[in-house]
Amino acid sequence: MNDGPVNTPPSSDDDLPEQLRIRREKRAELLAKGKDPYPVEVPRTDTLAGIRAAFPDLEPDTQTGRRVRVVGRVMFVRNTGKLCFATLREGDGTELQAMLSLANVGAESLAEWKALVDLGDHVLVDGEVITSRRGELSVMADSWSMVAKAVRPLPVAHRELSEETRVRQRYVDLIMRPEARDMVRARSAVLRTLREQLGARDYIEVETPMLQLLHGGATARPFVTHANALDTDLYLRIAPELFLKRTVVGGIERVFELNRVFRNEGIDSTHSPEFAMLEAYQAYATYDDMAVLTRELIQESARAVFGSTVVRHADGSEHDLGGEWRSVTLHESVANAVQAEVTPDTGAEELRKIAATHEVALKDSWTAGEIVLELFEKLVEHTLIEPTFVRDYPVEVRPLTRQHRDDPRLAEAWDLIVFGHELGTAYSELVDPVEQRSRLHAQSVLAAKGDPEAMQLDEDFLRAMEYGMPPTGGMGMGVDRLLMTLTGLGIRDTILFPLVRAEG
RNA sequence: GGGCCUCUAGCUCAAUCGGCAGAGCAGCGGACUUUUAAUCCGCGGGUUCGGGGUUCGAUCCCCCGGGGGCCCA
Repeated sequence: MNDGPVNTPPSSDDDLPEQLRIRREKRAELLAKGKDPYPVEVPRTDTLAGIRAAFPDLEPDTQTGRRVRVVGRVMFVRNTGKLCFATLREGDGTELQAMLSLANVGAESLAEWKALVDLGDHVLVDGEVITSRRGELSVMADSWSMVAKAVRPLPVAHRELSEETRVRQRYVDLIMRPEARDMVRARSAVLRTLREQLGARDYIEVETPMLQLLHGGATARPFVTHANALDTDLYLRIAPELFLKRTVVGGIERVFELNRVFRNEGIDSTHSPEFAMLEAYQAYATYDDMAVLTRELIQESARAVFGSTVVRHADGSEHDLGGEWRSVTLHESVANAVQAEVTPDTGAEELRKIAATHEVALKDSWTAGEIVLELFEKLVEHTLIEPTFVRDYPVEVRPLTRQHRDDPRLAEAWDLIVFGHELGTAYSELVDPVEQRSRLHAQSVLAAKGDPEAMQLDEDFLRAMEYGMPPTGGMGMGVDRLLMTLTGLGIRDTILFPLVRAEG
C-alpha cells in the first residue's frame, strides 16, 4: 500500500468528479430499493460463448423458446423509448446482445434499467434466446438485475488507451483491449508448453531459494534485503544456477526451474527488474545438446501461441522460426562485421585499433576477450535477425563455463540471438572444482575492487562441486524475452503488472 | 545518468501572438419498440501535474520538482 490519492477516501462524495458521484448515487439508489448492487450469488445458467455456440446461425427474428440467465459487463447501450439494447461481454471477450422491452419487463423495471445501468456494470439478464429483426443473436429479457455496479466509468472504447493507463491500470487495459487479453493467454500457453516439453523429456521442475546469502550464477547487480530473524542481509537471486547445479550433483540428472529472478539494473523497453527465467540442466549433455533443446522449446512455444512456427508480430510482420538455426562463432561474427581478421589469436592491441576505427569505446583494463565481446555487442548483435547461435566465447567472460575442448582460451558457451536481442544462453558447464574455485576467486577480487556485478565466492557451491559433478549441459532463457520474440512487443506488454513508479 | 518530446473535463485530444479553456465520446434532462460507437433536442462538467517567478493578464514564457514516452550512455 502507498499513501497515494487512490487510497485516501475523499472527505465527502461532493469532492468527487461528477461522473463518479452520480454512479455512487445510483449504487445508493439500488440499495434504497432493496436491490443489492453486489449480490453474493448469481444464478447464471449459460455463458455467452455457450449460447453463441448453441445457436450459430439463426434466421433474423427467430424465437428459440430457450430460457437462459446470462451475465456480462455492459459495453454498449442503445436505449430507446420502449425497447433497450445492450452489448454484454464476458471474460474471454465474447459479446452477446441483451434486449429489454416494455412489454416483457414492465415499465418500472425498464425505467430502472435506463436510470441505474451504466457502461461497465455487470448485469444479469433472464430471458429467451432470440434473434433481432436485424439478425443479432440476443437474449430478450423478462427481468434483469445488477450483478456488480461499476462506480468508475470506463475509458472511451473507440480511442487508444494512453500508454501510461495501459501499464498502470492493466485491469482497464484488459477490459478495453483484446491484445492485452491475448498476451495473458499467450504467456500462459508458453509457460505451459515449456513445462510440458521439459516434462516430456524427463526433466524435473524444482524450486530453489529466491532469498540467498550470496548472489551468483550471473554477473548482475542484486537487490538487497534484510532477514530480521537472522539479522543478516540477503540477496534476491539474480539466477538459480548455483542451486540447480547443486541439484545435479545430488543426482537429479535433468532438472529445471521456471520462475522469477531479480536484477537491480535499468528499466527500459527490454529490461524489467524482475523477470521470468527458465534454466535447465542435463547431466552427460553438452552445449550442443542444449542448443537442440532450446530450439525445440522455442519452436513448440511458437506453435502453442500461433499454431505454427511462423510468428506474427504486432506490426503485422511474419517470421518463420522453424527448421534448423544457423551457428557462427563469436570471432567469426565480429570478423565479418569489421571486415578484418579476428580470431582468438588476435591481440588486444590489434583489437583496440579495430574498435577505434568503428568508434567503439573500450575500458583500458579490458582483455582481448572482453574487447571482442564489446565489439560483438556494439557492432553485431543488433544485426542478427534470424535465430543465430553465437558460439565459443572468451573464457574470461564466462566464469562458469568449461574451457573449449579444442582451444583453452575459449569457453563452450553460446548465446542465442533473435531479432537483434539475446534470447538465451547455454554452456558446457564447468565441473572441475579446482578450476571453478580459481575462476570465482578472480571474480571475488573484482568484487573487492568495487565491481558491483562480479560474482561472490560461494564456498558451499564449491563444496558441492568437490563431491563430483557429472559433465553437464545447462541453458537459460528469459521467458519475457521469449514472449517479446514471439509477439514483437516490449517487455512491459509481456508482463501483466510491470513495476511502475509510485503515482505522484 | 544525459538529451528531446509530453502532462488540459471520466476517456482521447484541441486552444492562433500571452487576452472569457473547447470538441468527440461518456454524463444529466427530454423524444423514440429493432438498435449495432443508435439517432434527435437541450444542459451541466476544469486545482490546465505540483510549487515559484515574469506580466495589467499565464494552458501558453522562465525556474524548481513530479509522472509518462522516445533516443543515447
